[in-house]
Amino acid sequence: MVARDGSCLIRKISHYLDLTEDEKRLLARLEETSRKLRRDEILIEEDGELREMFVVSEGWLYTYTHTLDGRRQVFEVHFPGDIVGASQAPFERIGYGVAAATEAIVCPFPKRSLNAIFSRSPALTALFYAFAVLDHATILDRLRATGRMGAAERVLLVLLQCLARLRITDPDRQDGLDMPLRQELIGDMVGLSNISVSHALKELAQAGLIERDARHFSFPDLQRAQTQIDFSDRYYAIDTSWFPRQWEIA
Amino acid sequence: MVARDGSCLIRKISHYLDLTEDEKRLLARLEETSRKLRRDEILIEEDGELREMFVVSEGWLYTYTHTLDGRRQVFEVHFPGDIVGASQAPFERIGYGVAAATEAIVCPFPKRSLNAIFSRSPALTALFYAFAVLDHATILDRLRATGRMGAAERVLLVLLQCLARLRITDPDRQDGLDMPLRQELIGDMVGLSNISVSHALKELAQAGLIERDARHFSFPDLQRAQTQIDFSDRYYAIDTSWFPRQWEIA
DNA sequence: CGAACGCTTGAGAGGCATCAAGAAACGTGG
DNA sequence: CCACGTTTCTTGATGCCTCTCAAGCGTTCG
Repeated sequence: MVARDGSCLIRKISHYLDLTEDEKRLLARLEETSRKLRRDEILIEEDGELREMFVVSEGWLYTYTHTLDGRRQVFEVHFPGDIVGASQAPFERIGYGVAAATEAIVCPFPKRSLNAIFSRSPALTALFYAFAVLDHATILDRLRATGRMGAAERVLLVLLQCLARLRITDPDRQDGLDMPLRQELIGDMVGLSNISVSHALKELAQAGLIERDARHFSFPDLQRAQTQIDFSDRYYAIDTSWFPRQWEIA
Repeated sequence: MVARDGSCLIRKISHYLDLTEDEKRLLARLEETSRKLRRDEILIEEDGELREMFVVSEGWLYTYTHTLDGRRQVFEVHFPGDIVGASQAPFERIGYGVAAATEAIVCPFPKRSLNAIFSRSPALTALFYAFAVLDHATILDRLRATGRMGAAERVLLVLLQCLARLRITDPDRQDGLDMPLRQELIGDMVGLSNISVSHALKELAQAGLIERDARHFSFPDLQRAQTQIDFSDRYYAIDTSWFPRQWEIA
């Protein structure tokens, strides 16, 4: 059981919304049990059924699929506070695999717990919807980069997206991050080989857009890096003013 | 005013859900006014605000964005019965442009009309959520193709996605479609130039995967075409069994 | 019928993939 | 704390795929 104060889920949500006690209870119920994952351990098989969903408590996970000829595409990276499977709730079969990018701890919960939230908290329903839209926008940005940008720009996008997402649950964070993702995985996010990623990182460093020290990446001029690829931080501000606080009865 | 019986929106939704009279009324309200669009006319500017949303009544639209160096990425194609802007509801700024791919008729409605639906019909809320997830899956499929597949396979995906979507509102449709999209636009959906699209279509025809007659495309062996790129029709069946029919009050 | 538009075809260039080998980092066990 | 094996990253050589540029062809519509 994860201590309620330490919950990344509640921390992430509180960044956008003042929670009622009832809502906190509903959310805490999602993190009652936990499971440890080794690095590279598969949490959901690619062709598996989706019986339960997971709150990410520690570590990074990723959603992926393979093509027929064995190449891999990585769709999303899941950070602490994310709910894995939320965007597949309407379907029995997910069609994508989920695995641990680092050692990780996840909290499994049954689908119906999410239903309980959907039917009791309009504000959380709206927020989860907003999260889904944000994740969607992240994918669109990556599609644009994959389809229409060069290798260096694509890699830079991945780095900036990770940083932007980490800042939600860790607002004091400076302009740097420890990147636990292998270069091969970064490449699989934007349609590149591991070799091109290595090359792109070298290029970005030479251009002064990033600085590297082992696993640690920092941005000497974050503004310039963002401008370079027309990046916008979609996570930071959500317009919550339209959120309903309670249902109307027809 | 579009006749209620002729509404593509209601036809699309009825494919998944039995609507109550109240729900039909709520939906009909979205199509009270209409506006005609010329081909290539811009409906929403790329940097514009999102004040209203639109039901597509006739014709095809598309959502797009540009990169700094002037290249274009097309994200979604909107068919009759779709709601343009639904997936951007939570945000003031959309960041993407919307334009008409063919002559088209759209029905504008204010954001708050959608809110009225969200707060009064749990089933429609769930369905719109499911639609958003489907659109998301469509994008993921295209990201996978763009990142990890060759030109011919990417173009084939676009064709199959269009066919699958058209079948929702037109179940009698055979294995063919009239494709009004320019090759340049098809290319912009999967990161190709118009020239590569032309080349890919020739290749697909030679491989016997498609047949062409001017604008009309057909699939002599749809099954084989789908297997070729590991395509799955995500639109056809949605699991609606979990949809709530009314809200619980906390 | 003519002009505009979109599609096709060809030639050459560039970017990224693949293959291969070496270097660095990491982890494990002594 | 060091030695060794494994994993990950880097660097180089070669080839293929898709891009760009350019010209010709076909269709459509005024």
